[in-house]
This record gives sequence, C-alpha cells and structure tokens, in this order.
Amino acid sequence: MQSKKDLTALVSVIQNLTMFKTALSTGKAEQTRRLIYDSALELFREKGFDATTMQDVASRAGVAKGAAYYYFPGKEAIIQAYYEAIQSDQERICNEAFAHEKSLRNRLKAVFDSKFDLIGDDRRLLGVVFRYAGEPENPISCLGKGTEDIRNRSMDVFRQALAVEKLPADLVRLLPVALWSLQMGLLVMFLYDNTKRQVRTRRLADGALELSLKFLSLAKLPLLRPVRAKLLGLLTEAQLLPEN
Amino acid sequence: MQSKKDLTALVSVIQNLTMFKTALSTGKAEQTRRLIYDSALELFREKGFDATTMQDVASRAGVAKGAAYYYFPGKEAIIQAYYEAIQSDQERICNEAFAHEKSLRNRLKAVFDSKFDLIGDDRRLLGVVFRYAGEPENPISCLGKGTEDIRNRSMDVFRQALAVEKLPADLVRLLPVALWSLQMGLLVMFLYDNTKRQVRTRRLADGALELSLKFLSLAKLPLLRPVRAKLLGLLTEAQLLPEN
DNA sequence: GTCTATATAGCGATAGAC
DNA sequence: GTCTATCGCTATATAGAC
Repeated sequence: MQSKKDLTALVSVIQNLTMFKTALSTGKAEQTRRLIYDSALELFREKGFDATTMQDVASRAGVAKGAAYYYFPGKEAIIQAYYEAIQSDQERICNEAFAHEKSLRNRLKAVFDSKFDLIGDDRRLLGVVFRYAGEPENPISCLGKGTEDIRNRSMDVFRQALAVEKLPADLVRLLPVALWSLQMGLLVMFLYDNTKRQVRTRRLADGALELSLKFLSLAKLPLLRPVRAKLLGLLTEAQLLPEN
Repeated sequence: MQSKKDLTALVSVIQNLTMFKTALSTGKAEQTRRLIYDSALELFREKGFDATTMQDVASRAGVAKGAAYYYFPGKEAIIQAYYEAIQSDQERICNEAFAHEKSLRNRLKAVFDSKFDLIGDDRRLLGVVFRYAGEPENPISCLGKGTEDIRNRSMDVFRQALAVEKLPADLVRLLPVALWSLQMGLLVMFLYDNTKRQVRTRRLADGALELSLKFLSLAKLPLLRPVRAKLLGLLTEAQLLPEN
C-alpha cells in the first residue's frame, strides 16, 4: 500500500516536471488550447451549445478549424473539459470546508451547494453532459467506462464528507454511490429549474439531505439490519457497488 | 431528348394511376410513412443509430431524402415514434394482464417485465431516447414538456396496476411517479446490462419491487405518517408530483 | 508536436413538380 | 398534401507545412 502511494507520488512529480518543461519550451500549445477552450465557452454562453459550430470557435480564437479539432475531438470534448474543471473546483472548495467543518450534515450540504454554485448560470451548457447517458459504448457517456475516473473522484468527495462519522462497513460501501446518484438526480432537476438561483432545487436538496440523515439513523437500528443486508446484496449483485 | 420527355410523361401517368390505386386501397401517405419507418428501424438494427443517415433510410425505402424529412423531422423523431409504439404495446399487454391478475406484486411485475420484453434486443436504439434528457427546451427530451403525454401514459399504467389496492390518497399521488422513476432508472441499467437477456437487471427489478412492497407496508404504519407527510410536502414543493 | 488547407460526406432547408 | 431535386452549411478526416 505504501509503495503504491510512493509510485503515485513519483508519477505526480514526473508529470509536474513534464508540464514544467512544456510550459517553458512550447507554452504556446497550452496557450492555444486555453484560447480555444475559453472562446468556446464564451460562444456556448452567447449562442448556446448546438448553435455554436467548431468554425465559430476557431474563428473566435483566431485559429484554423483544424487547430480546434487538434485539441478537442469535438464540441462535446470541450464541455467534458469544462465539467472536469468544475469537478476540480468542487474538490478544492470541499477540502477547505472539510478542514473546519465536522458536522456530517454541513459537510454533505457543502458538497451539494458547491456543485450548484459552480454550475450556476451555465445550466444550459451542462445538459450536454447527460447527452450520451443512454449509450454505454460512448466514451463520454456520463455513466460509462470513459468517465469512470471523474465519477470516482465525485464519489470520493462524498466519501471524505462521510469520513467524520463512524459508520458500519456496508454503509461505507453504499452511501457514496447513493449520494452520488442523488447528486446526479438533483443536477438534472437543477437544469430544469427556472426559479431564481434554482432555489427550488436547492430546497429539495436540503430536504433530501434531511431525509437521508433520518433514514441513516433509522438504518443503524439493529431491527433493520436484515433489510439493509438485503438491499446491499441486491445492489452488489447488480454491480452497482464497488467490490471492496 | 423528345423521347426522354415522352418517357417522363408516361412514367408520370403510370405513377398517378398507381397513386390513385394505392390511395384507394391503403392511403399512400400512411404507406410511405410506414415504409420509411420500417426501413429506418431495419437500418438502425443493422448499422446502429448514428451510423445510419437519412439518405440511407430514404434509399432503403426507395424515396427521396426529402420524403423522409417530410414525415420525420430527423432520425430522432423515428426513434421517438418507435418508443411510442413500444408504449402502446405495453399498455395493451398490461391491460390484458390486469384483467385476470389481481395481486399487486404480479401486476407491477407485469409492467416492468413487459417493458423489458418489448425493448429486448433493441437496447442500443433506445439509448437515443435519453439523449436530450438534460436539455429542457428540447422537444424530445424524455423529461421535458414535449413528451408529457407519453410520460403520463406510462404513469397511468402504474396507476392502473395500483388500482387493485386500497391506498391512502397521498400514496396514490406519490407511487405512480416513484414507480415511473424507478422504471426509468431500470431502463438505463437495462441498456448497460450485457448479461444474457439482461437477466441481471431483471433480477434487480424483482428485488426492487420486493423492497418497494416492503416499504409500502411499512409506510402504511401510523408511526411513519409524519415522515410520509414530510416526503410528500418536499416533493410537492419541488413540483415533482401532479397537483390533484 | 502544432497547425493550416483541403476534401468528403451528411444534415436539413427550400423551390417547385405533381 | 405529397414528394423530388438541389443547395448551402457543417463535421470530421487527412495531407502536409512549419
């Protein structure tokens, strides 16, 4: 276990060195990529995702169309990058919050709220993230193999939020997946919510959190142990839970 | 050149005669529409949805591309029509089952099973139904305004399945929506399930049904009345339940 | 490795024939 | 109303310049 951590650290160092080198020698590339990315997001916000063409993006960035395709396989990849950026921001924000927040309720609320805040007015853009949810082979399906990493990162945030509480092993397996699913559902609601600052969905999230905590305290009762075991078994068989 | 014109005229006369004849027998328009629809499904099954072009569809049907667009705004509309056909089939099958099946468990199982059976090997095609789920304004978003009718029909099937049981009013409001959501979730799992006949998802559906019935009997306890009220209030405020 | 210029093919709209 | 023929626009692959 320790050696794996060392390896990870080493890889990280090498990556940093490589990034540093390319930043010195050909910083142009990262700059162009950034230019294309920023131009695309501008246009997506102005005209919407579907109305924006890669030609538009390239023109706005002042490069040839091929350059845009060189950095991003298509428009969807740009949105994908944007979603990953949001995920990184959420991790940073939550880590800060977790440092001084030791109440489970507030920690989970911080996770939900941070995501809502980060998406903010870009709701219309984020809808595209769900576009290939029904197509397993699609590399950018938000439920598929190709997005496993970012999904795990998202679940890890919940795992860390839960770390403040001493929980039975089966719930430690179950809860991150359940909370991630809840978050995905809430995100869809968020996209459909036209109330100011999506306050309707934010209230729903608060209520859902409240209910979840109530169910959690109920689930801890020995009386409900068998029902918990049944649920766990069912979800495990359906391969909806991690193996560990 | 003159002979070509003559030939064209002759062909035209024959076409008119043919149109007249078929118009008498079966209605040319409906026939063409059906031809395009059938050809499209054939091709979707052979090559997949994305690899099939409207030109392919038109060629297979023996019509011009414009004719295909005349009947269907695009490929998505054909899939949409297919999904509605499946919904109609499900209603027919369930109505037959409901006539002689009076156990709630078996009635609900009939609803789930019929959907699975009807989709069957067309899983890959059905993924497209979820494509615009994250885009509220899209007319064929499976969660949007444009598909409200078919969504209500789908919930009505559950409503009829439940009609065999005497239930409190709040649960009558809640359960069809909850079961419909469960079905949608199971459908996504079904798309991702590569086990034979998607037996893994079918088992999950059975288990989820079992648990739902257990929760239902628990929910009826007077003890849980306040939690039920809270849940109902939360979902009503979030506009996730019908007004009635 | 980074990017331009070009080529192919599909989408979807349109004018107009019947 | 039904359908054909055609056109402009776009996505994306590719050759090759730097």
